[in-house]
Parts: sequence; structure tokens; C-alpha cells
Amino acid sequence: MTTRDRVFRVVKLIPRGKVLGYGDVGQLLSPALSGLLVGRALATAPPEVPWWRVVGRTGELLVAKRDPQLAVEQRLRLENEGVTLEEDRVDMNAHRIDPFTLED
DNA sequence: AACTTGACGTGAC
DNA sequence: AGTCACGCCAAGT
Repeated sequence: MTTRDRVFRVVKLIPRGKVLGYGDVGQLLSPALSGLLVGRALATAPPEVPWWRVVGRTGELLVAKRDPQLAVEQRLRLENEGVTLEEDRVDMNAHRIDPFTLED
């Protein structure tokens, strides 16, 4: 079981229309991972992993720094499942879920 | 096999 | 309200 797989396991639990922060995902794992590594893992995410439901703590689409194209895709996918964005930011207050509710 | 680089976040200046 | 340092460690080079 690699770190990537553990990240994927958590991300797959995020329900449609909800989001988590990179740090949140890392925090759910034990031992906890830094958000940086979560992002690193997501960079190689397979199709079945809803990577677009992971954003920065403030709702920012941080991927834009690396790949603006990918950020556009993320935004479209999010809006497509009902997540509202304000100026390239997810409305965290409305869509961020409590990490606790994800534990299997 | 060594070295660098991050889809991050927090705390200290 | 900017920077900076730093933990974290898998991947890319």
C-alpha cells in the first residue's frame, strides 16, 4: 500500500458536490501527510479518483499555478456537480465537508 | 543512486 | 499583508 493509494482511498470517499482541503485529506491519514504530498499524489490520480474535489484550505484552485488548463477542468467538473465558485474559489462554507464524516 | 521539486498549511517575523 | 522557514516524502530528472 503506497502513500498514493492511501490518498486515493480517502479522496474517493468525498461525496458528489462536496470538497475537502489538501490538508484535510492528509490529516485523515495515519500517519498524517502534508497537503503538499496529497497534491503530489493527486497529480498521478487514476480516472476513478475525483481529484477535483480537493482544493486549497481557502477554496482556491491551487492547481492553477502549475496547470491553468487543469484548473479550468476542475472548475467545470465542480460546477457540473453543483459546487458554486466565487472568483475561482469554492464556497467552502457551503461545500466543505467535515472530514470526520468520511471515516469508514 | 543522489538531488530537486512540489495540486499545502501553519506559524514566525 | 508579504515573505520565510519548515515538516512531509514520492516522483521526476
